[in-house]
Amino acid sequence: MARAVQQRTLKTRARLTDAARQIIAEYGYEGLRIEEVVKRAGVAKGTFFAHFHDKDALMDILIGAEIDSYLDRIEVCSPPRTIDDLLDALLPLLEFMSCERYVFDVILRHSGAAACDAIGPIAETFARHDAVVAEWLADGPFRNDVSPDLLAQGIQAFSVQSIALNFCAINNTVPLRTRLSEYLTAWLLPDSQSAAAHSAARA
Amino acid sequence: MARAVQQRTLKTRARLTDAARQIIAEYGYEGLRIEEVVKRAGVAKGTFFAHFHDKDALMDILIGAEIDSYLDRIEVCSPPRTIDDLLDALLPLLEFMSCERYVFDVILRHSGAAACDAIGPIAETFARHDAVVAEWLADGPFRNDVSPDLLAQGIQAFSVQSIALNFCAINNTVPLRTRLSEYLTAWLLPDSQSAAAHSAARA
DNA sequence: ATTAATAATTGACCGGGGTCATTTTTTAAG
DNA sequence: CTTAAAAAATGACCCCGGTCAATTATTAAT
Repeated sequence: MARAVQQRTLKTRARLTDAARQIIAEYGYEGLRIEEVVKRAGVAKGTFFAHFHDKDALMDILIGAEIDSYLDRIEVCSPPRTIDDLLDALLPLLEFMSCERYVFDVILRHSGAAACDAIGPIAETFARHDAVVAEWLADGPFRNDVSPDLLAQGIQAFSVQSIALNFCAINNTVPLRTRLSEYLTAWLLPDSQSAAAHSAARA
Repeated sequence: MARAVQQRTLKTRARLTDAARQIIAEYGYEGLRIEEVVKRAGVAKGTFFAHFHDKDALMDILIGAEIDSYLDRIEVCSPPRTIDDLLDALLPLLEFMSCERYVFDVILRHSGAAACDAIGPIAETFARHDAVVAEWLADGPFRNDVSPDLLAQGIQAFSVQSIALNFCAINNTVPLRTRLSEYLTAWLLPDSQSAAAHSAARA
């Protein structure tokens, strides 16, 4: 029969994640060293790897939790009626995702291209993001010739693309919001766009 | 005055990249170790880092060259008239990009989110991809309410998204081509879409 | 040729992630 | 209690990317 989880286990795990969060607050995600984590937690190095498969797994958990807290705030918004509303809702999350290059890399690695057998925390947040956005888009003022879920997936694709381009020195003259706005208008309002473009061409 | 590049330099560099290509042929990109590269090239470890900034820079060059060879073939295609034509042209490249998780990770790191100060080989290929596809889409049978370049960028975003999702065990029941086809139909043919693609995807 | 300046190479060394045989602690059974 | 099995923790060790002061090779000028 399987034994219950020991109190000790939970305590050690908590000490490790607490230490990690503390280090991140001081040095950023990029600056985290496992040796420093175990030192502050007062355990041996091997103990860390008994609790987390590797460094990435810890990052997955910590960054996933952070993304979740942004999604909590996004979830309670009323469905956006315009692209600008949508951007207002999503941008805080996207800014966190691009707070550090390392963070964005970790997110990319875990978002869909998850090496792990089971789905991890960050991958979960992507699914949740899809669900929240798809809910918004059902019966909204945007195109409805394709499923809301497909639209939500497209929003994710364009969000990631926008962040990636903005990390590049050559492309980051355009603010994230502006770039994403252009993508989302073309994606969510293909009709109104042509009208706008046409009238612009006429003028 | 700046001195000319020594013959020795070119020779050493060639020996290093040759060794690297050989190792990749045997063990894959993931299996490449710098120690093995320098051993086969018959030079010291430090020499490698005098020629390449780091391991990623070598990968950037090798993978970038590979992508370029796919683009060479893509470039000579006649502009696609249908989504299927487009997929036929692009899929070989996308399959290379997803041949190894590690390769896809390297590509993502270098595509736009380039840490490097200057633009690297892989980032160049992304720009080239954009240019080729934008050229195709100008005056094509697809939507023309937005610029061809924006359409090309969207194709890239959806390509990356499709590959990422396909690496995830949970999502890879849908073939890459099928998934991308759905995205591209919605992106490039927002009008015709409504009835056709939706019922097709369900079937 | 000699020499001074520059370029290329070397390999011992370091940092930090990850492993694993061994030891210590906890738990359940007699 | 005692004890045997399971769980948790330990830290010396390995792997491998990356560094750098010292050495060797090349070039240009006299």
